[in-house]
Amino acid sequence: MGPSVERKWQKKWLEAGIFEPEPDSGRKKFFITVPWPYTNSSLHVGHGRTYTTADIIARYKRLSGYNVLFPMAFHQSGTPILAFSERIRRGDKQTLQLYRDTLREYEKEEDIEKRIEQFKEPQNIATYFSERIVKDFNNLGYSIDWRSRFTSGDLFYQEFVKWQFRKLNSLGLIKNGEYPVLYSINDRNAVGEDDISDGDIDKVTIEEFTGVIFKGKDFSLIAASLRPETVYGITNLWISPDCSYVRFRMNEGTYVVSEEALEKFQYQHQGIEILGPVKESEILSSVFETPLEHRKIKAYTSSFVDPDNGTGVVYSVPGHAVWDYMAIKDAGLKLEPIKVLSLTGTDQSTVESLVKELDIHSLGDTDKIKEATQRLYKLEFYDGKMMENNGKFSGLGSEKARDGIKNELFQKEEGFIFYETSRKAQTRSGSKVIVAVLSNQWFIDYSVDWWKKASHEVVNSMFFYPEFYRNAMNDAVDWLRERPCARRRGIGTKLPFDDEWVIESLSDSTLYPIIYTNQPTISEIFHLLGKIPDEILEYVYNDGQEESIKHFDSEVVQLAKKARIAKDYWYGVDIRLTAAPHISNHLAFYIMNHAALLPKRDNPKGIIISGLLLANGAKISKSKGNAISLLKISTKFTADLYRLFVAVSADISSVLDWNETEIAAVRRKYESFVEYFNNEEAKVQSGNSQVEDWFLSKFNLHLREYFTRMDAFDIRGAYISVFYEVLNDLKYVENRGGNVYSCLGKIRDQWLKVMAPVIPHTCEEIWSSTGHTGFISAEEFSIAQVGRSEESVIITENYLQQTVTDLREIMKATGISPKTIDIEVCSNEVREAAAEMVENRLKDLPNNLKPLIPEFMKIRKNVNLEIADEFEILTRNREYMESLFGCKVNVSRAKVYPGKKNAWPGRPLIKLN
RNA sequence: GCGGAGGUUGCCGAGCCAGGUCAAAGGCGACAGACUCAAGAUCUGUUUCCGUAGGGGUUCGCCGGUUCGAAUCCGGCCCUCCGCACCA
Repeated sequence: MGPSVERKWQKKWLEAGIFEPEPDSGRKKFFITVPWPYTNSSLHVGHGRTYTTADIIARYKRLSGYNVLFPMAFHQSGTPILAFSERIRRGDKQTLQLYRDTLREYEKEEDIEKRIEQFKEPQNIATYFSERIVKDFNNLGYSIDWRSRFTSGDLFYQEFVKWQFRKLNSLGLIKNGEYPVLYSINDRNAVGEDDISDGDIDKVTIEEFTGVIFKGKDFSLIAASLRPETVYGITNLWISPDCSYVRFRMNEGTYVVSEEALEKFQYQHQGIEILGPVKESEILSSVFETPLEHRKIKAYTSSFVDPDNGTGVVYSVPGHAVWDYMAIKDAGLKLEPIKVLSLTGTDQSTVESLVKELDIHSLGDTDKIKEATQRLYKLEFYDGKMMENNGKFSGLGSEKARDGIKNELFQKEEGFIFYETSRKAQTRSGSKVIVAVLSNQWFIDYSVDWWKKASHEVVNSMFFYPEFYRNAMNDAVDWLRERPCARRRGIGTKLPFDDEWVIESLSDSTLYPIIYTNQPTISEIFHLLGKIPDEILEYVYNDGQEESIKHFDSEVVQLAKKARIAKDYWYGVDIRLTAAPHISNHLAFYIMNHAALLPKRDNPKGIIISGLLLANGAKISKSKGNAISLLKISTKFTADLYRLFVAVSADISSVLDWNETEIAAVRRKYESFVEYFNNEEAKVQSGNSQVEDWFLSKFNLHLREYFTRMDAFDIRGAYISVFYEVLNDLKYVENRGGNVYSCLGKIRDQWLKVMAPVIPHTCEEIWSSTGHTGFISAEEFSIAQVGRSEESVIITENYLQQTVTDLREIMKATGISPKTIDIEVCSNEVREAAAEMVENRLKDLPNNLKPLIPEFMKIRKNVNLEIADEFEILTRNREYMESLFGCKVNVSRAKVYPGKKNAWPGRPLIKLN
């Protein structure tokens, strides 16, 4: 069935409002959410998987009799939309191209430039794409209640977020302090991944170096190191031969670093006074003291020193650093390496052994030296132990020693933190990116003990699918530390206690599902009052006392009561469904904010983590051009086919590959399903009541399996049972000469009902064309209503099939094409004897039947005493077998006395002639 | 390195938690047959090896162990993927 049929039903659903539930204390509720999409663009097949899965669950729960709330809203907080808009204003070619391509799907060619023009205003991007997403979602048949739709930028919502932050603050969970960020010098602004050239492909992170001070007579040198635990092994210093070094004052001291480093220093430290250039010879002729030990060392030049990395000064530990070791060799210096770390593991690699192993000859072998450095760094960090020459740090593991030495250096003012980017980076507009330390940064302090404890309790009380994510969730809660929660720019809510700051986009999106329960009412209050006072928010969302809102207008009080009732009925969220990358951020914040701020009863109840969706085996990304939009999905493939594919092709938890062959296979099955109903009126002359009974019994088994699996969120398993297996059974009925349409007639309504959560449009169409008036999407059906399965009927049919399989196997093994087949079913005597032997009463057997024992031992696993009348079954199906093998089949009862080879219960004796 | 997931028969992918009924579901692909002028679709069968009688051998990353019995439980090893963050 095509898109036009789907549109028809979507329209009818919307008009009838069947997905717009009201609180009803007489009915059990089910509340499912998926994180709101970010509205900088349209969504693609990959995004669709989670929303589709959620919709299937929502529809299933409705079928099972729940009052289901499945809402949706839109996210627009943060910087990306601003950044895109800004790039459009600037005429950035790549961005324009991206948006033109996206718009081409939705707009007429002549309207595209008009739209792009509007996108210079960020809000227009958000509004435009939320509209598209609503349409795309409707086109996929999602049973979303749109009445509670809102965005993270809405003013009424900002009132809620401010309330949330005031509460966090009053609990002492908001902190203020310094924080390093990636920063563009030219733009004088913090930069995000989107702003950095290739930032999405090659991530730039902030690395924390330890700046180590080497005191000299006229000035001190500062070297930056990632491995301060090696200071006891320092033999000398390195500077770059072609670099300008600069002298400056900071905190009473006089220091020298490279010109580039000084620029970075100025963004990380206050009160720097530049004194002027220093000659290389001045540095080389000076003597410096190592920190802690105060040994005298000298500085030398070496080509490997990069003025723009760290401070442009490197301290040299040839005993543990390959660069230093090679540099000393290259320079022909007579400096003996000092070993300060030994290894505890089996791998006993050293600088020397690695140089040999990787065949490193000079400083020119950069790649090899990098590899060796990498290996040694990891090895010594995790396996290293400080040797006896490390003062009070002797004997410590290197991780502990690093922290200890770092602190010691800081205390003695021989060191400080110096931030550096993990790689050299520039913004898309080409200006240099460095690390700057911002003061007055706001944090949410997720490290507080009571908070972590409360959060673990929530996690452990929740439902997880797959279950192993519970651990990941607990880990994520443990990992969380202080998180910057506000930025200088971006769309969103201003911090209530410091309006210079905008609440960052993940931090403003933790409690919002609660808004879904009563959005229209709460925003009405906002419109009446122009704000939402805390008393009302407390009353509605946090079990506040009615007393505290009595002073408001009765209209407001009535609304607040209504909002409260809705929230009490619907909240907490029964299932939140999303992809794995959300665990360590959004989901953790979501759980923790609930744990801290809302009553226990309203805590999240369950999380389902959906796997990735690939397109033809590859990760989907817009830049790769393999992102198929949801619009295209609904027009080119149809919603039902996509939904069926999502349901049936992979378990929720595993990777799903959207590829042509698989789609074609699912499509064929889907078409044969529809085909059956199209031909329902067709007549088949002969009926075969045995297969039909069998079919009905099997169908009921499939239904039971369906409900059991769906209740456990095994959507795939459930639909394999009720879709693939029922289709196969129908085919089987056909081959066995049964009347498919009589079978179909008996199961039709039930079959459609269980299929409707996945292919709702198709089912509605068939449902209405077969004389039903209401919507199938509003029908209920449960396991209690499933009919009986006659076990004996199924056993009979299995017996027949086993006999056929045996016949085939014999033919295959012997290569005989028989003219006639004789089948002998077992005699009553043998049957009784077999029953004895199955019970292990061999001795009680009459003597004349004892010769059966050896044969029984051999074939006992094939003996089946459950089959009623084998002779009757085989006789009844003689024609079937004859048509199957194209020869005459004789069925007879075996003689009384055992022969050389005997017929057994469930295993007739077969002879090919 | 730490944490998590996993390695199943040509491919994808169930089974493993609750050991036997597992040569191991389902799909894809391949092969053969039916239908067809033909192709496609559809249907039937085969798809680890051996086998002139429904049987047997060898398989579920590798090596051991527990058990009457292990794809399933335990220990060790090898390998792959994901996360290790402040980014939506």
